[in-house]
Amino acid sequence: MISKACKYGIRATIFVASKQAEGTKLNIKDIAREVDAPEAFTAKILQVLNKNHIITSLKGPYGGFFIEDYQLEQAVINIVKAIDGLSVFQECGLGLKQCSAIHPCPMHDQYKIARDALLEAFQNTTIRQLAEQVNDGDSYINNLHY
Amino acid sequence: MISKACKYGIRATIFVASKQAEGTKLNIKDIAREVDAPEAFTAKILQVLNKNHIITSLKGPYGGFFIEDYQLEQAVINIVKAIDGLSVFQECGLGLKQCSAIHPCPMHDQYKIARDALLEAFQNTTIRQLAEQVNDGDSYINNLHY
DNA sequence: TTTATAAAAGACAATTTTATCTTTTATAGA
DNA sequence: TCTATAAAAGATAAAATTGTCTTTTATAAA
Repeated sequence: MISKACKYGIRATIFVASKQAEGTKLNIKDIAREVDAPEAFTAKILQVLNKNHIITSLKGPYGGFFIEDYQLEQAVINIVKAIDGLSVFQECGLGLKQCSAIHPCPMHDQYKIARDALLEAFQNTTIRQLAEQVNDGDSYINNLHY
Repeated sequence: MISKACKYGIRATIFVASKQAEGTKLNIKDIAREVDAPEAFTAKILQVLNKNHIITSLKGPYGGFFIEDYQLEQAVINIVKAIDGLSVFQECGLGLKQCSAIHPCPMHDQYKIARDALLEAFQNTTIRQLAEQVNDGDSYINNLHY
C-alpha cells in the first residue's frame, strides 16, 4: 500500500504533532523509540519531512524537531506525497502503464473505488486530527510490547 | 498495493482464462508477450499459480497452460493469496503490528474503509468475469505501445 | 525406446527498499 | 571564540523484490 518509510514518517509526524502544546523540541532518538522505528532510518525520513515542510527542525543544542501551527493543518496525504509520491493514488491495480476509462484494465472500476477511498482517507485527514486522537487516548502510534 | 509479481500473475491468469474456449494450451512465451511481462519471471509466477490450482499446466510437447472450468469460477483474491498472501487486507495502514478496534492507530477507521473496498474488489470478482470483459473488448490486459 | 518439447526446479544477478555508520554543518551557551 | 549538541549529508550495508539463466523432469509422438 504505502512504504514502510512512509508509515514511519506518518507515525513520527503524529508523535511530534501530539507534543506541540508542550513547546519542546524532540530529538531523533526519542521519536524513533516512541514510534518503534529504526533510529538512523527515522533520521533520514525526518530529514525529507523537514525539507518538505511537514515538520520543522533546528540543529544544535536545544535543537530538535517540532511542528508549527500551519503545519498541523496539513492533510496526511502531504506526508505520503513527500516520501512515496502520489502514484499509489493513480496507478492501475493490475499494473498497466496506462489504465483509464478509455483503455481500462478488467478491474478498473472496482479498483478505482478502493483507490479513491484510500485517497479520501489521506486527503480528508489533517495531522492535527490524528494528534488529537492520540492525545485523547483514543488511538495509538506505538506497538504494544507485552 | 499488491506486488508486481501479483499483477503479472493476475494479468496472465486472465489471458489464459480468456482463451479457454479455444481449448488450446498456451506457452510461457506467448503469455509473457501478451501481458507485457518478463518471460522468465512470468514462468516462475505461473509455476506458483499452477501449484495453487489457479491455472493448470502440462509439461512436454503439446503442453502448456490452460484453465479448467472450476478454476474459472474462483475469485481473483485467490491469486493474490497465492502470490502475496492476504496480509494487505489485514495490515495496519500505519504499520502497527497489532491494530484493531481495541488498540487502533489514528487512521484505523478511515483506512479500514479503503482496505475493505479493496478486499471486496478482489473477493467479489471471478476470473471468468474478467476474462469475459476482455473477450467482449470492454477491457484490456496489455499495454498500448504506440 | 528415442527424440523433441515445454514446464519445473535451482542457482544466480540486478534493482529497490530498508537500515546503519561516519563525517559535516549549524547553533546555543559558556 | 570555543565547546558541546543535534540534525544534515554522505557513504555503505543488508534485505527483499524483481529478473535471468541453466539444468532437470515430464510427456507426447515417431
